[in-house]
Amino acid sequence: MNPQAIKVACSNCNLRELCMPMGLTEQDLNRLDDLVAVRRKIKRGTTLFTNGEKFSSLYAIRTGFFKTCLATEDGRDQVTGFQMAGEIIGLDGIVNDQHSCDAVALEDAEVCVMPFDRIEEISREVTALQHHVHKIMSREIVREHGVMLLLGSMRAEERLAAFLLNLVQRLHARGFSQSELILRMTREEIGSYLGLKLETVSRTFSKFVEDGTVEVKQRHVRILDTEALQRLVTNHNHCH
Amino acid sequence: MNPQAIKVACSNCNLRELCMPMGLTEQDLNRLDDLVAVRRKIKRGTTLFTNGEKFSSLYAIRTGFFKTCLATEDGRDQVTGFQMAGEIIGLDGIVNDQHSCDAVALEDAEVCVMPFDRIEEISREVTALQHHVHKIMSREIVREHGVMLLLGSMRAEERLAAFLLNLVQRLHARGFSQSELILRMTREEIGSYLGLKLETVSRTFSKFVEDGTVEVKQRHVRILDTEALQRLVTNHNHCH
DNA sequence: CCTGCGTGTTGACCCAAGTCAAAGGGAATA
DNA sequence: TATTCCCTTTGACTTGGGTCAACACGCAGG
Repeated sequence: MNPQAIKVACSNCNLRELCMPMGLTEQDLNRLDDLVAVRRKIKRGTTLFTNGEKFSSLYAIRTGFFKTCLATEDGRDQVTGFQMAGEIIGLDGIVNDQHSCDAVALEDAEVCVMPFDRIEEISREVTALQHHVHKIMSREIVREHGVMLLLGSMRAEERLAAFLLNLVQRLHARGFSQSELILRMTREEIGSYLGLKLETVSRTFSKFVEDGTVEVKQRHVRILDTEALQRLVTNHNHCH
Repeated sequence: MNPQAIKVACSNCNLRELCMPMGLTEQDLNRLDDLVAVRRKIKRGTTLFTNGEKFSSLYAIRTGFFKTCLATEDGRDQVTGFQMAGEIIGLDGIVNDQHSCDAVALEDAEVCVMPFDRIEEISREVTALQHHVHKIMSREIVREHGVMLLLGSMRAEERLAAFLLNLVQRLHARGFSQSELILRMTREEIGSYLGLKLETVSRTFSKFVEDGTVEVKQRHVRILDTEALQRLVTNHNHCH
């Protein structure tokens, strides 16, 4: 397959506003088109990169859905995040020049491969890109702070509520419904991300259904009462 | 107070190898001396920056010890990290141009103030600095992955063991003992970081003492059996 | 010196979530 | 259409850590 054949300019990508800096000159935009070396398709269930693999590029997700996870020596793994179109993946690899987690496609996906040395090169010239890269990394740090708060201080219901709200919010920003979503991951993967066992995730879903907060049919979820979920997340002073 | 009076060159700072890139030319080193605008002293118990405050600089810790924490609306807070000399603090502020957590000095401290626009400016010229900044941010992301693993899948003993090992390892890299350390934080702050209540932290310390793994006298801790702690952390397949 | 307060320890009890086990449901393949 | 495999749900029981409460320690201030 000829890489050029599937190479498409960032400057007219419909995800531009999600993964590129805003307000660029024509000239800078052209410069940025050199960022993406090539696109790559990832089949569901396969990895984009794995722990220990040499780091060379960041990836912008064009379509599809990923999880990143840390495999522990005893076989289990911790899901560290779920990523969707427009998000950047691979930042963990920069420190040690090798990836420190696995990125697994949860559905067939396509990513834009952005060689990191090229990112560094261009961002020396295009200030907006430089700043954008810094923001993306900082955003990831802040996101993880939020996950730490969730894992460190929330109860099961609060965690699942926060998880669902976060997912719909991100999907909504991509033009999808504010209240309906299809989970691309299993209960076990949700549990791993939230620090819960899959049975607890399942039970908590059932509780939400009982309460009339959500409708669940397998992986299809419809949120009936967003405020109820928000109340769970914010009022984690659960009585006293 | 005249800022110049306390301004000292990075190029002959004894923490250089901790917070600066390595292998620079004489010329680049001079350039880097412009990074630090000024130093700032922080009294124990006061904040370097707080949630919501305008972001303008990163801080390199020269002396002292900090915690960063996320305050929740209901009064409690999640400690997201403990930072010591040579570490960089404030990365959370880049995304939204305002800090998203509090940085509190746990003992009298001094930091080098590095205006972020100046960092960006210089790193456009000095490639080594550019790369260094990226590595620092990536390192923070990877560190947080580790915390997520800890919070998501470890039991109390495993968490405390991992915490102690991480602390001595960092202290050792700074020339302190591999086996002795003084905790700068309360049991409650440790608990907040590890997702445990202070009573559980205290009990777990007591258990380690019973087992002969550590000696604890208030905040002074001596590790007697490093391997035992390591076994706890790695073998979290605790029997089956 | 005593007093008070922040910090730390310990005990008794309880509950949210984990564990183990069984069974149901969908979707893909033969 | 039947078979299989995975995912999911639900029930019964257990347990690690949370909660509440009492008390001990050490330091700072009067």
